[in-house]
Amino acid sequence: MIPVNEQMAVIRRGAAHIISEEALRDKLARAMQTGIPLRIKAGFDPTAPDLHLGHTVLLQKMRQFQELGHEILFLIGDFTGLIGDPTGKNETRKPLSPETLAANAATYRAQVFRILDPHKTRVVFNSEWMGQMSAAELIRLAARQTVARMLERDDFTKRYHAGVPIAIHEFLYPLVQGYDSVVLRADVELGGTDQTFNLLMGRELQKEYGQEPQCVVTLPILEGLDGVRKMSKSLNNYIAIQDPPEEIFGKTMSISDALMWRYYELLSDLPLEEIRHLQTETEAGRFHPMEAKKRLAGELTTRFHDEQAALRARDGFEARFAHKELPDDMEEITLVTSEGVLGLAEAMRQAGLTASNAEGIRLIRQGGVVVNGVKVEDTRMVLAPGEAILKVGKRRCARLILT
RNA sequence: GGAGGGGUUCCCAAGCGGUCAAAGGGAGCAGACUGUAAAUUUGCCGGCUCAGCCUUCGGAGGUUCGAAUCCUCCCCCCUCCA
Repeated sequence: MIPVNEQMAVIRRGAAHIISEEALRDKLARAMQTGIPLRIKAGFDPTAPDLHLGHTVLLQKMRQFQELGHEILFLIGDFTGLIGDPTGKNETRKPLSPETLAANAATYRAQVFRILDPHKTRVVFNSEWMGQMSAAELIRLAARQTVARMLERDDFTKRYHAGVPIAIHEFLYPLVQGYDSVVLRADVELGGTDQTFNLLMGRELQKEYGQEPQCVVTLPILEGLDGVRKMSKSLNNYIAIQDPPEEIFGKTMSISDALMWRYYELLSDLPLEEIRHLQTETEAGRFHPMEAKKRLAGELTTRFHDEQAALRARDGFEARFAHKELPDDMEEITLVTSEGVLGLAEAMRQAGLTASNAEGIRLIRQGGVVVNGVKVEDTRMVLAPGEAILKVGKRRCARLILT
């Protein structure tokens, strides 16, 4: 293990808050003396097995703890997931079946180990202990906190004042999550800043159960591609770690220049000073922002694929968007004409390039459809049997075979 | 149990008998421009056999020539009182 100060420096990078630094330092020092690694806990929702960059902010931090020699407890909240979580904005989630949960958990593992070291990670499910808990025990647990205290949680406060419903069992969430820390005897719990309340609850419950409270390390919430809302699958503003190289590269290129620095800060492995330098140079006009963004896109693509793939993605991106070339591996779709013709709008819809004929017509009207290199002017254009290269907007295209 | 306020197109949010497929904002998409799927700007943004027609405004009925707008019942949410 490296010295406490150096460990602290690693932990501090990118962290939003550490509660508290002194306590963490003490724990680290003790771990060094005794040779017993700290138990680092982080919980994950079992409903979204599609991990994206937002998750990786946390996962990278877990990885760092692993590299510092500590033990990672990767908790899958399958018990809480089983109840179903009606969070604020989203409508009530359907409770997941045990089969679905098991499948999700398997997917999780597969994805998570692209970042974490499987040999240094213990995957645990809170159903292991929560499933055994009796109603009486749950009531005793619930008796340890007050409603007023619960309403202090930012999310609850806002919803309460906005008149948005809060279901009673939502109060159980922080309690169960905190209790998990008790069961796991966690030394540190990691989570997004939106989890602060729940993480602190773990401390309180541990004290109640006569344990030394865990330290809390929160990490910033990553904004999605729109730069406004948090990255999430349901908002469709995410880059999944399983996205193909071109997608990771392209989606990264689509973020705004301003957001790029935020991504650098939270996602890049570059030393902070270098990022600062890159930013200063860019803002001074000595370094091209597009180059800076391509660098970031390349780094992220490399992380989840490899350097070759990243280079290919970059070349493809440049060919396609800078030189406006058509990709060479277009999807080939066979459609059937009726009486020797097929309406263009209809063909686009059938090929899955548009959602409806109306959308197709709209796109033609806006000049966004190109057939065999010629911009289409006529909304009622028809295609004859044969081959047609279709370009719809900047990104959608296909090779149609009409029979 | 009582009183009051709400449920509108992906999200937020106007509308309160015809001029409403429904203001505005966000998200999304397209064109121009460009440094890219940046920024900016213009336009689009329910569906269809598209100068017309059809289906939407929590649900089911009803009044009316005509309803998102009025009435009845039902479902759901919020606040206050008990």
